[in-house]
Amino acid sequence: MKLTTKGRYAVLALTDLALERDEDFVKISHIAMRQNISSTYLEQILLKLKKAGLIIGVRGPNGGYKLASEPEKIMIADIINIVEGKMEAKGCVSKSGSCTGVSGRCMTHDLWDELSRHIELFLGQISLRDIIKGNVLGRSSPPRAYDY
Amino acid sequence: MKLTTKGRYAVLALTDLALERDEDFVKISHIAMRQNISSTYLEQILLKLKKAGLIIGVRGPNGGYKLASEPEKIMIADIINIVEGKMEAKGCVSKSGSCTGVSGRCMTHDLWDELSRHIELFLGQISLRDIIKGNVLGRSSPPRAYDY
DNA sequence: CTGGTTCTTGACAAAAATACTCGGAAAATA
DNA sequence: TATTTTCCGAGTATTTTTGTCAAGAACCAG
Repeated sequence: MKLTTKGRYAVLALTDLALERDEDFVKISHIAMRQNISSTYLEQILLKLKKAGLIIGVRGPNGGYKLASEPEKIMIADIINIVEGKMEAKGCVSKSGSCTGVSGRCMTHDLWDELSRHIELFLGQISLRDIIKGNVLGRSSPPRAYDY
Repeated sequence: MKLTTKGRYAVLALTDLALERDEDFVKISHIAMRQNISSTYLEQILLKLKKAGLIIGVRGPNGGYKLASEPEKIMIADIINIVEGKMEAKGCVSKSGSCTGVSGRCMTHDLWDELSRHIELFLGQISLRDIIKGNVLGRSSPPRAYDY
């Protein structure tokens, strides 16, 4: 899974929006200032989120952005997936398309595959509401042991 | 967490070593050929793993590398941590050192912190033996629900 | 001891990805 | 119409990744 500043800024910005829900629309510049992010950079990020339908944007004076749905319905995995292209599940696909090893399917294929699933499962369970309520810590659980 | 080809090559190479345990020492060039990796690049990677004590290197004719311990004792998290510098747990630390938001500690801090822990926990549970035995699939489990 | 093999080290470079910036157009408000 | 704000496409700078290269040191076989 890819996780760059883009993804972190996106989550940060939407968290900000979730907190300022009383205001009708929040301006990019305000979020940028509060979270200390370049506002022109944040523009592109919010635009993607808007195109994906996660937030609503309105132009002109008194315009800005607001969440399209309740904070508890917006999951972190969704946000990340939109902003950083789709998770590249495999991790063993080379440019040519298939695994690199001598055998068609490299031995570590399953590992990266499962790791992606694991991360997606984790972030898919956490909502914006969890973040603003602080219900995040202590959610990690060890993986299931292999059944012999 | 960072995951580049370096980390994937490292796991791939060690998996290769785990499979060729009958041979005393395996040459870089052989691993590189079998796994289709640049051998000069693989050199740097194996060097790090050797310095960290995960593998043993011997020079001269009939030289090469071999695992320093049993495949079931070498965990994927260890490999990745060595090859890609230490996992940068926070995700919200800027160059200046602290979180970027107006408050000293950004709201998403806990999230990235927990995500790192989650990944490390997952990869810390899987050994090289699991990979060569194919005991990887289906290990993901959903995170614990928050207790109200 | 000699020659070949292999690791060791560090500097360097091409390529890709990331992290932004910029200029203008469109829409809404007043 | 003038101002404010999002929308949009393109362009650029910086950093990271992904290697390459060359010289050297240790080692082993004969």
